[in-house]
Amino acid sequence: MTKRTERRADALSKERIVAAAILLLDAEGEGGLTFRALAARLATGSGAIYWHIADKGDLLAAATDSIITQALAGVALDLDPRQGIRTLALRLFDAIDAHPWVGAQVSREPWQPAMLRIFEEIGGRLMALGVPRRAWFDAWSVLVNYIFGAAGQNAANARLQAPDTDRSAALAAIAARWARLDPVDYPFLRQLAVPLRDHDDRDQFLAGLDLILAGIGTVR
Amino acid sequence: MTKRTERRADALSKERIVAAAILLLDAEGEGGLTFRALAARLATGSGAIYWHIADKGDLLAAATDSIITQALAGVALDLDPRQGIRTLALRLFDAIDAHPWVGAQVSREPWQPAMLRIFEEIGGRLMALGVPRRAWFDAWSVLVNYIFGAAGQNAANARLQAPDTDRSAALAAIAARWARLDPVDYPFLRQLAVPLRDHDDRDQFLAGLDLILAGIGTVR
DNA sequence: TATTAATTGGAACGGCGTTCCATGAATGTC
DNA sequence: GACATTCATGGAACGCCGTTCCAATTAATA
Repeated sequence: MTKRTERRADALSKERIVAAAILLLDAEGEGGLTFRALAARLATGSGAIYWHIADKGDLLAAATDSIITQALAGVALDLDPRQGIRTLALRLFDAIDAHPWVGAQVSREPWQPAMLRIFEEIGGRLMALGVPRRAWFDAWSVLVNYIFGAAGQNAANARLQAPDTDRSAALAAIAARWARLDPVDYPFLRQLAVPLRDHDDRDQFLAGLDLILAGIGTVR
Repeated sequence: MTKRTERRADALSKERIVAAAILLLDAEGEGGLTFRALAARLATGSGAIYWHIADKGDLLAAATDSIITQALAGVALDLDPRQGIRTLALRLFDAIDAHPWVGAQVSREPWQPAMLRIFEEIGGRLMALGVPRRAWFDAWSVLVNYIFGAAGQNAANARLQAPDTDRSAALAAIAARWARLDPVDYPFLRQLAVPLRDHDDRDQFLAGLDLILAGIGTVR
């Protein structure tokens, strides 16, 4: 079973198909990935693609795995465990922000190898933090849920907007609506209008993570 | 502009269409909602449905809003603000668990009226808890992200499994795999196998929420 | 060289969301 | 009461999707 020589100059392979799929997903969004568009981009037919991948779910899983793996590749994670968790979380957040379609996919494949590595990296740092053993599962689970949940919702928000519209303008519009809410029915949300308008998604994600880490720190 | 009399004994209306859509979604999952199936169930044609709703997105949004609104209807929320947040969060978790397709939808309509009410209810309790004003936005955002993120991922996990398979058996299988991981590469996850197998999703969701509330409590 | 197995690419299938339109029932006008 | 108009219906048709099928082509093997 020796290595096969190429059949075309640019032979098809799962890797090349996945790479083309990622380009398509990034350029056109989730709806842009079709087998016809993919076949056109690869200058082949849809049947040839099916020789290398099982179905569209397989393709999306491979594309997601590729992004997640890249996002974590070659990271020299911080020595301080708390900072290490922040770095890891931020890498995932940025990766999902850059490829919003990943946000919808990650939750569909929680037991992939790349996910296992992330789970372990987080857990290892919890141990290093001195979290008591009985709290390991709770602490791990709240972190994982927050990181992927918040990153996923951030991506969903990004996907809502037309690709060319201005994010800060859209945010300002929502903030303006909140500022005009009935003060009797919505005393709190009115107060939130200004910070909503001015916030940065990354900083906000980290602020939430820090609150969770503070909560984990209270367990003794 | 008087109330129109019915044209059929069981006149179509957005409400009836949405109710039928929810039945279909619950029975068959997200893929089960098609205009043909819906038209058959309502004994009409697809064109008639489009007279009442704009498109499939509109239908899913209305169905989601209906579930969320029901989940919160007539709740006498606790007097204790911390317990109030837990009750609210658990209601949302249970609603999304009972209708997993909602999990994928909520993040697509974060500015709907039902969502605004939830946001305000959470915020009001943060104020009652005595959280300092400068921490309001951070505390609110971490709670909202966690509640919807974790509930959504729980629902995604539920959607992964064939409708008839046993949840605890699937969980035990994953736990068994974790227990067999290389102790050098995965020292933490190996330890998590047992709690993963034995955990209850609702309890775990609440444990995470409590850690976050503890973290919010550290802000003075 | 002859045979076999690995790949390719495009045609075809059934199902989807959506649009179009002919039909009919209720309402408003005289 | 007759007629025009608006509201509502339901089914046919369109274009696109994921997927399957298969004849044709190329590399590997005997």
